[in-house]
Amino acid sequence: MSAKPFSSVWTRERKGGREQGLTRDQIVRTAVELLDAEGLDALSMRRLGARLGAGATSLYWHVANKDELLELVMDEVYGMVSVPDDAGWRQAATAFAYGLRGAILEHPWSASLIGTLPALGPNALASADNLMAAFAEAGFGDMDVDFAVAAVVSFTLGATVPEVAWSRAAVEAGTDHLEMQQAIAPVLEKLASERPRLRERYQKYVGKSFDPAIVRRLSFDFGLMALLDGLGTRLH
Amino acid sequence: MSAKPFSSVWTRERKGGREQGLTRDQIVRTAVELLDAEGLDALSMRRLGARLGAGATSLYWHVANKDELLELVMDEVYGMVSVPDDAGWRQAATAFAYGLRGAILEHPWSASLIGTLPALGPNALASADNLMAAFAEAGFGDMDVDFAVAAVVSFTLGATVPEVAWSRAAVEAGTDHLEMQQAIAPVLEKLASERPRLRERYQKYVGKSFDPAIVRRLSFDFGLMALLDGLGTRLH
DNA sequence: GAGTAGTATCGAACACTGTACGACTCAGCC
DNA sequence: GGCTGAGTCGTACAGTGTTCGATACTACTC
Repeated sequence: MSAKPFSSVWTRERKGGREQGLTRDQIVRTAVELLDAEGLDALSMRRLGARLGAGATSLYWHVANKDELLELVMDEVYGMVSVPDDAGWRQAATAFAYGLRGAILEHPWSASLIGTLPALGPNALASADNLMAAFAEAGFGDMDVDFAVAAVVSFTLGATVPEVAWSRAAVEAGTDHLEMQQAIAPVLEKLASERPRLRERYQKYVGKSFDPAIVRRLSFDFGLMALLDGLGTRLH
Repeated sequence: MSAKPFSSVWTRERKGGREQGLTRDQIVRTAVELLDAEGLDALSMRRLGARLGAGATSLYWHVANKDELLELVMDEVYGMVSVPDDAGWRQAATAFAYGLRGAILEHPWSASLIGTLPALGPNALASADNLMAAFAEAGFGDMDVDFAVAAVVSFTLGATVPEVAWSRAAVEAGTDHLEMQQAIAPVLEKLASERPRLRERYQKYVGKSFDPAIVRRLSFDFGLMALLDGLGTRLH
């Protein structure tokens, strides 16, 4: 039984010191750079240290372990989404959803971390708070504010995270989406005898050269609008 | 530039052979057992081999690499959700959503994999196909079927994946949710001066000893019903 | 100025990881 | 008997996160 209470960067008291040389902020910034440039697998303490001109183990003075570092970089992503004030709940939610989606797509490594680390950094909390303010203002009930915001966040994450998995696979393979379609075709063919509908739907796309990025965006918009409509009916 | 085309267990031709001794199915089954028992970090090729009474490198005959193994176990999770036939689109979607949520919650390690691997295993495709059938039958338009199904999947994943991150943190810490609330309190207090609403909302929960699992389920149901309502208005 | 406490950095070492490679056994077939 | 391919495995390599103790440098007290 591992009985260490519950620990996160955010629940620890931060070490206050001279703040010269290496800085936690600087470490986090450089980590984000490294992640953006080379992806999640490329982030090791040794490589990050090297990029900072420091030894790997020096980082452990500023950060308890790698998980804490990841919590920090993750909150950096949440910090990139902004919610407009005084704009109405629908517009606030739309801006938030597109903002979060954009932030994750721009930093694809973040998709792999969402299922791993709970999000309770200041930026994540601030965004949620802003969105809740808009919903409360609009007249949503006490519990409904929490639930509605959770629904918007859920849909956005759930739409974006697997999207990243796909586009990363494509990028790593270095193939464009047409080659990818061809690579996937045999997989579908194998199932086609039992599931004719699957092949049928697939061939709807295969001829035309739709840009899958655009299709995904359409799909995102469709789902988001539907969700917001459904939330709207709960306003009264 | 890494120019290897695009590869996945599902796009490779499977090695056909004698199928004695170790089996791919057996490997996958045992991997799921190990994951369920000890979590994602505990799954190493060496440990999995040991549990099978085999050498670690023997596994590489049946599986190209660890990622492929993870694709296989992931599809096993998708295989646990069933969609009823002839039940109406709403009921089908609800059953699917609760089924997928249940499967992920029962196998929490799967949450960490969703953002990493694209889901194109037979089980994942079959579930999606079933759901699309129900939506098509109900009269959703051509593109709308795809979009609506994607929305339901998105919401379900997005609601469940972060949920797992929370409950895992609680389990690993070995603390119940009351202790967890106390651990988080100082984090909120630090932001409270700038964000009074945050503290206020938090204190709504802190007194009563709500079971967070029940609250999350309520939240899930609220969001799902709202989304389905919104989709319903697009039927005509 | 000397001494000391705390901040910060680092090298070496430990126990692991995924996996490439080559050697090996063994069943089935000519 | 000889051959082929399936299947298994030990060894080795390059890398990982993290612990520990030694070391430096700064700021402050006596």
